Amino acid sequence: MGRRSDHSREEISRMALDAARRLVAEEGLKGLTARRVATEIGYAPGTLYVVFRNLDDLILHLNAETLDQLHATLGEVVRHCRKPQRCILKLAMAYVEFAFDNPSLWGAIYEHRQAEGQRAPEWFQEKIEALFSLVETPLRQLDAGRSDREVRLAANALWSGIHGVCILGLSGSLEKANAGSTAAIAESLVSNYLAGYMQ
Amino acid sequence: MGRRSDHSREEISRMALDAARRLVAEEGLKGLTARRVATEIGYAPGTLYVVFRNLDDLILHLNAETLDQLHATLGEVVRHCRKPQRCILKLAMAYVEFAFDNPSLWGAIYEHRQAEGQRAPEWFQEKIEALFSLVETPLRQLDAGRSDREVRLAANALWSGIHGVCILGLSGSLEKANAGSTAAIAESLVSNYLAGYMQ
DNA sequence: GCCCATAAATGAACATTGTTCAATAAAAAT
DNA sequence: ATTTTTATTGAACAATGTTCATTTATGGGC
Repeated sequence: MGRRSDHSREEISRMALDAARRLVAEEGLKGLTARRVATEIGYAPGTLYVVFRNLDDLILHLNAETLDQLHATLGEVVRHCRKPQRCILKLAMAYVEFAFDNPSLWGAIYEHRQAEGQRAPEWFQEKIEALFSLVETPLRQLDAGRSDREVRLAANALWSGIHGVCILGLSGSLEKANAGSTAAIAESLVSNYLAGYMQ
Repeated sequence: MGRRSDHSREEISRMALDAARRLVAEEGLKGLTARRVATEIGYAPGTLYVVFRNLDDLILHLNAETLDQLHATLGEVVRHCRKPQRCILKLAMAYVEFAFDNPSLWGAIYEHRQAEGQRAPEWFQEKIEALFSLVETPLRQLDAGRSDREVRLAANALWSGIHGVCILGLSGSLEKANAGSTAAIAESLVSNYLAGYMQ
């Protein structure tokens, strides 16, 4: 059959991404297949390839939305705090919370990035950059005497560190009980690092 | 055809793991397929399933060998240093170096772990525990007054942190140039954390 | 109202994948 | 020699991503 329902490309894209998010959230990246997404939105598999270049492209856009959501969440956190040190700690906590609340969606971001050897497109990298700079701002306030280079280095160290804490915390077990100890580890990392940084 | 060559199960297992390691090292986890491994060792696909439960099981054993190799490498590092602080820093550097020298094999360890929802078997977890305790020893020497709980927390924070630094360093780009800045980030993380920890 | 050109959606087809298991061939035992 | 045992096979199955000739509905011109 040919033309049947009248959804624009944007609408189909949106429906597909919503279905994909549900599938990944419930069953992980492994649960995401072209045929399942197509069935969920009431279209044939081939239709997906009109909107997305391929499955990797669909996942990329799904991850982009997750990054946007994460950025919005973390952005809200830094707006509600004064002291830079407290800000950074809250950022770390919020990041851990987000990862534990959306383990599969959060995991899909880096699971997929390393899956294909190539680098992600520019606009995707920028979304990650935007997250990074959320830490740079309070870091700069913390000690105005530091060079941009030093601030970027510190932001990178902190962000990478928290990222790693989440990864190992989540891979350890999927029980909620682990979230608490993971938060404790994250706090240890941030507060000790900052203590050393300011000393 | 039936019985043909006379390799024991152990020999076939060894050949398969060697072939798998080569494939993963050269093309990443995506390059590893049952048929390719079978072809490489001159057996039919079905034979692999006599030795391993399935492909995941084969990858698990491959990762176990990588962990052993990593443990041997890091173990050598801690034997050649006196001051605990220097020890930990060297451990971190050696970890970064290993990750950058064997990006695909190192990546396969956690890429695979999160791929299947379930937890890895006991004997596998123990290999990871063994790596952890490499950091705990010098940490304990650093400040004998700390409780076991505190030491474990610090070891966890440091290890997770370095792990995260490697992940983001490698995902950033596969150029060797990145190894240098990644090492700098790792050093920043460790030295500042330890400074805060001792203060 | 009819017809045609255009665009949209299809779904059968292809190459690969992991995995299984009856069939088979060689070695070991009798 | 003959039988039994066992290791290995490779055809078969279901499911995957992806493509593209075919089909169908729509919108415009008469």
